[in-house]
Amino acid sequence: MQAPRENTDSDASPGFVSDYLLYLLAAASDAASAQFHQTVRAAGLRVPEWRVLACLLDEDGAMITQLATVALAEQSRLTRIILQMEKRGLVVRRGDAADKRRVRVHLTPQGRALATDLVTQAKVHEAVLIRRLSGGDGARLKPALRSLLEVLEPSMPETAPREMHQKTGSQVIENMD
Amino acid sequence: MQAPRENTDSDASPGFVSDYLLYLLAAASDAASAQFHQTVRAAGLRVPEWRVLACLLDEDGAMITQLATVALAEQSRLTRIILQMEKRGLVVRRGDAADKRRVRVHLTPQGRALATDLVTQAKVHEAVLIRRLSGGDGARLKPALRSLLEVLEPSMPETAPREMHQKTGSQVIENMD
DNA sequence: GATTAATATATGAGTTTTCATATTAAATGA
DNA sequence: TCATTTAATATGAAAACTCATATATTAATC
Repeated sequence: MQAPRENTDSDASPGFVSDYLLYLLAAASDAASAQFHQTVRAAGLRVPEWRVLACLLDEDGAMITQLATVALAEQSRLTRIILQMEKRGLVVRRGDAADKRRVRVHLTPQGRALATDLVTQAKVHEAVLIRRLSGGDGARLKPALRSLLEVLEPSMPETAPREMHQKTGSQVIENMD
Repeated sequence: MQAPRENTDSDASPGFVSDYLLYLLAAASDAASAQFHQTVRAAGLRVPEWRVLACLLDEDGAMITQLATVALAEQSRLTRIILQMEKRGLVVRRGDAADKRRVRVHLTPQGRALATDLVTQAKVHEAVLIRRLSGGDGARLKPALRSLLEVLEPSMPETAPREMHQKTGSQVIENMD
């Protein structure tokens, strides 16, 4: 509360938000996804449904919980989404013999065809997008994002962190409320 | 349909999704935001409400539509969110004298105090996060994201594209459905 | 091996969010 | 100026989403 600039209109001073990492991430994700998500919608799918299909193409028979993680959706939502997808004939749910709590989700031929088609389109879209980025940014972006995810993720047991007996790992980011 | 690898369990082949730019963006945004958004929740705010406050600190008296854009939320949602925030005493809505369709949103002292506090925390959180990124990734990320946004955004009339009379501008990204 | 804890999925219920459209006001243009 | 189009916000109703918790099953502990 110092300079009472009235800021009547057409100011657009840089400000905090437009340079805030979390905003840049969200805005970039939103804007980039909006493009391809139109294609997804046109195929009659909602975004998490598309993610599920892509996921299952990578790993058929995934469990609901895994799919929820990758599709960035909550478990109860995923449960309902999978039920809907089953009704539409895109996937089938099968109980896991070894662990009867689990539900394994498999692509139907129809689901696989749709998934394959969309993944192909996604790859093209991605290539075009990256090509349009000036200079090295296209090349830099993915590694930087992976680096960020590594720092943030609860470090999946894949490439397991052997020999780490003192509980130093997975310390919570300090400075948070 | 060639190698019928049964992929029974514990495979985790790299796959498409985990290297797909749009997934990396969404996952990184989600993971990074999750951290700070806990603080936001603890302050009794939902995410778009926090964005509105931050926004208004940058530009008090913004219109609903502007806020919707920056808060990455739809207009009708923003309308309702602003109404709720007004009830809570965080903002006030004032009609624009010049254009009576517009609603100008202003911070109350209470809203400003909360916004200021959260922005301070956000800056700290951001700094910590960037510092934790290995090597140059911390420095590379923001420019790369800005570059991406530039490519994607409908190029705001700021730094306006004068002399563009043939309708070549704003061509849609090709290769999309 | 009975008891307790943890995991995986499902579901009821309330809240949010979206979609289409209404409403009001300004801009355009004939 | 009057009609037409565009812009800004609001709103009803349907769909989607979240939260807490139920249920079923496996793992752990004693």
